[in-house]
Amino acid sequence: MPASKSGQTDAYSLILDAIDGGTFRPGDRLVESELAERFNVSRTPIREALQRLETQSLLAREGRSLIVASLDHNQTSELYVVRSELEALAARLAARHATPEEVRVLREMVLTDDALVDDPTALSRNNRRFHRQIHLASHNRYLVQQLDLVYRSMALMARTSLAAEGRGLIAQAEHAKIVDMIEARDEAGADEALRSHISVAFVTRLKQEAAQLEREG
Amino acid sequence: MPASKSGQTDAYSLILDAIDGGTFRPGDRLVESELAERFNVSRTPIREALQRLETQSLLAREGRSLIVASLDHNQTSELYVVRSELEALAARLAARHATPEEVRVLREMVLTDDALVDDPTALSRNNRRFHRQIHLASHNRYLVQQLDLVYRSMALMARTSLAAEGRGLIAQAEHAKIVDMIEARDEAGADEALRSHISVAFVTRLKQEAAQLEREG
DNA sequence: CAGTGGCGGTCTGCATGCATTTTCCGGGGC
DNA sequence: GCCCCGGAAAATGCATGCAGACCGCCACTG
Repeated sequence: MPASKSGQTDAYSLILDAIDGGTFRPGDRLVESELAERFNVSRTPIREALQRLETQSLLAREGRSLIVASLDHNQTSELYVVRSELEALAARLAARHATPEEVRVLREMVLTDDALVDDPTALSRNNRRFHRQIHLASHNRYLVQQLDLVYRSMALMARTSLAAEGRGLIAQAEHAKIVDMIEARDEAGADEALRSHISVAFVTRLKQEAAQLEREG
Repeated sequence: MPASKSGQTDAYSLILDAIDGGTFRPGDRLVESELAERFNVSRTPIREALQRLETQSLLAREGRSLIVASLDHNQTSELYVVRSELEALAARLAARHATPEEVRVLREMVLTDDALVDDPTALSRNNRRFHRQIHLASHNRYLVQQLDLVYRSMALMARTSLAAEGRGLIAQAEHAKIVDMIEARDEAGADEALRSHISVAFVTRLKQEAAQLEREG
């Protein structure tokens, strides 16, 4: 029987979401026939999806089969270096090119988040939206594309509880500062504000990793 | 009959090379059955290859079928902005992390090219190798991957005779300067040298585009 | 004469069968 | 007790059949 219902998204998105949502964890082996059964399609679309994900380095080959890629500590650092640079560029370009309407949307996102400091899940989702809005405000399609890739790879990093205590409030202040700089058309300031924001996020992640290692042994 | 001989590379590389080599030009429509026949495989591997290329934005959808993506002037500019930033980052990291052996390889590449100033094709090939060597010397796998993507997209830019007259010699000097900076561990200097190198290359391309537009009417 | 409806061809997308290869497991030998 | 080898099961990779959608063309009608 064909794929059945209507709201059916394609296999690619399904697998991507499963990785993103933690259903498939780094190191897991993905077997075509299993996925085909799970998502109720034939192996063909699954194969295509897997190859696309492999192209983006979200999956890696181990022997002949595919596993969810994982990032060791070094790769995580490398990823943050690149992310930092690209996000800073996006901020700089946003300060130069954002329309007043885009700035206003950013501003409102920050205000909305003020009401959510106690809801880590919602904050995390909004955080991603906030950053994406900055990317778009750069008006550089290539940059947006590259940053998409970065964010996807970030899903592979060792999973950490997404909001360390207190991070919410601090991040809020950082976000507000970023919007200020963009609104003021201060390119260097926006660049710096974003770099420092990412840096704090990286430090937070490292601390969480360290704590996790301790728990595990 | 199966794919026949031995030296057979996969469909993905075949199509990629064809785009890179100009056999398929931006705007060309790629029909699965045609490609299957041309490369003497079935439609399945072709389909997979096409989807992978689409994921990298080397192909775009037009209605239901796939065409080779093309970059308008704006996109070209956007691409150069990102490229500039990433290459500069690579140079900075190379200045920090390159091993003496890697520096030596870079140095030798520049010297070798001195003998080739009259062979644009060879120069162009070596140019790409030179830059890739810098990327690798950054010792940042993510950066290497992102830059790979950038270089692939560059194949989509309006085709220009790859070496404008005189560009060979100038580029040689620029390359030498870059290596100097990396060898001296001067991160800011390497960053700046690479930015300026890319900038000159971009200017050259713009001039060629302008000349071409004039020729065409 | 113009507009519309139907019809054929073509291409994409998915399913499935088949061959090849790898991997895993067990038994036997050293 | 450990290692090596052989066979079976499973998983990948490719080919091909089939259904559905879209495009263009032509005829038919108002």
